[in-house]
This record gives sequence, C-alpha cells and structure tokens, in this order.
Amino acid sequence: MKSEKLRITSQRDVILDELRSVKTHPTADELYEQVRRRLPRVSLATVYRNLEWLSEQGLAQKIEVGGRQKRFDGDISEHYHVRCSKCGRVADVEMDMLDGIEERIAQCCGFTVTGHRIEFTGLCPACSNGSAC
Amino acid sequence: MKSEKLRITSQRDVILDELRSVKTHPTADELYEQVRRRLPRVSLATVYRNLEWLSEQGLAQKIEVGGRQKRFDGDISEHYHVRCSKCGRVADVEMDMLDGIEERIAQCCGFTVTGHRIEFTGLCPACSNGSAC
DNA sequence: GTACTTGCAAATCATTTGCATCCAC
DNA sequence: GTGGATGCAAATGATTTGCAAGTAC
Repeated sequence: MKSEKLRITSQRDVILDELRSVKTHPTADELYEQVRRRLPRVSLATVYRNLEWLSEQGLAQKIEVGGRQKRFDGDISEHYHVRCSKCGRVADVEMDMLDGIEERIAQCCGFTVTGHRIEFTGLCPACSNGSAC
Repeated sequence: MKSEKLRITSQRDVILDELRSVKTHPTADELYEQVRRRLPRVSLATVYRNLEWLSEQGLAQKIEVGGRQKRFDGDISEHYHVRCSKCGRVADVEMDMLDGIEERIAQCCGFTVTGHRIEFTGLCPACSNGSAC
C-alpha cells in the first residue's frame, strides 16, 4: 500500500480547470498558452509534468492520436475521437464503446489485451469548406 | 493529371524488400539497421525519406500507433494492430474490418469521415511472462 | 544537361531532465 | 526542516531539411 501524497497545487488546479473548460483536446503547448493567461510565470515543463501527473491520477486523459503532438482531454469518460487530417483538430465521437471487441481478438494474437482505441480520420467542418482553419 | 516519375532506386528497393521481409512493424531506425547490412553507406535520412515516399506511393503503410516512434508495415492490406504497452512491440490482429463503422458516426460530429484506425493495447507474450523483451 | 536522389551534417520540434530554489505542512 | 513542486535552461530523441555531389536517362 503506497501512500501517495496528492497535492493540488495552484498550477495543477489551473491546468486542470483550463483543460476542462475546453472541448478542443489541446496539445501541451496550446494549454500552456491558456494557463499562462492566469499564471504568467508558469513554465511549459510544469504543464507537461502536470498533464502527465493528472493522467496518472485519472483526472485527465492523455490521448495519443496521430500527428506529432500528444493531446489531452479533461473528459475522463471513455470515448472515441475523430481527427482532422488537414488541421489536426480533434473532436469527440458520439458512439457507444465497442465493449466485446477486446475479447474477440484476445485469442488470435497471443497478447493479453487490456484496452483499445479507435481514431476516426476525416475533415473537420472548417477544412471541408475551403475556409482557413 | 500529374505525371509522377517513379524511380525505384536500389535504396528504395532494398528498404521495401527488408520491410516486407519482417512482420515486426519496425521503426525507421530499426529498419535502418537492417538495411545497413545490405547497403552499408545508406543514411538514416534516406530511410526516413523513402519510407515516407513508399507510403505516399501506397507501397507501404505508415502506422501511427502510440509510443514515440512511428512504425512501418510492408503489408498494405487494411488491418488492425495490437501494441504491447511494455515493450512497444506491434502485431497484427486477425479481425475483419468494421466496415459500416464510419457511416455510423459521420452525422454526429460534422466531420467528413474518411477512415478509421483501431489500436488494441495489451501485453505481448514475452512481456506477460516475466521474461525480458 | 536535367531532374531526381543521396549522404552528411545541422536544424527543428516535442518532450524530458537536472538542478537550485520555493512552498506547504 | 523535509519532501514534493516549480521555473529555468540545457539535454534528449525522433524526424526533417539544406546542400553539394552523385546518378539515370
């Protein structure tokens, strides 16, 4: 039994609050810009460290979609994402989780399957019109 | 109609051949080590450039799974992957593609959905025993 | 010759780390 | 005061790019 000391510092509080306030699945540096408006002296390293920590604590979700940067989500319920292949924007998909799917493949590959992730790809509304993102 | 000049240089030939010879979904640098045995003077940049080019030509697949490095697959048929969360190994999943799935969500998110990708997560046989990877 | 490719080294981009300082208890 | 948290700068890792030299037609 390890006793984790949960300290919600003001940085952590603001980072989580800002993350929850948007539905855009921001990257670490996007969130950094946002957080900086409230904590001008915060550092990008702190944002990275705390996004990692928040994900470990189950207070946020690190979502590894395509593209170079990782994105984060303040909505910790399980759900799938769509990513715009042009601008990288990520949105939630309203679809029930495919619950039986992991068992269906557990046998075939020798792996102990513990989870799955679906990422849809496409063009977001802004990019499918010619309009700039 | 653009006329693309397809030049299969010896580097490209060897890179594709080596990629096809393995079922491991190697990263660029893993493949580089492999290719180097046949072309000792090849550079890592060439491997990166040509993996990119081969994917554009539809001769290989760039698979963006979790983890820091991108992986590549000489098998261009559509299929899903499992990734070991401990060692990063990637394997194919024997499961039919979920064909209707994109249409099912096309309405809800405003995106024009063009594709999807499923990545299962788990432990590979080697990692689920205590054995070293 | 022209256009495309390559190897090499340097640059870039995202993320992580070392360390001295700071803060809460 | 002690241990974790922070800011800053420097380090790291993966990938990309500039450029001069090489190659195929």
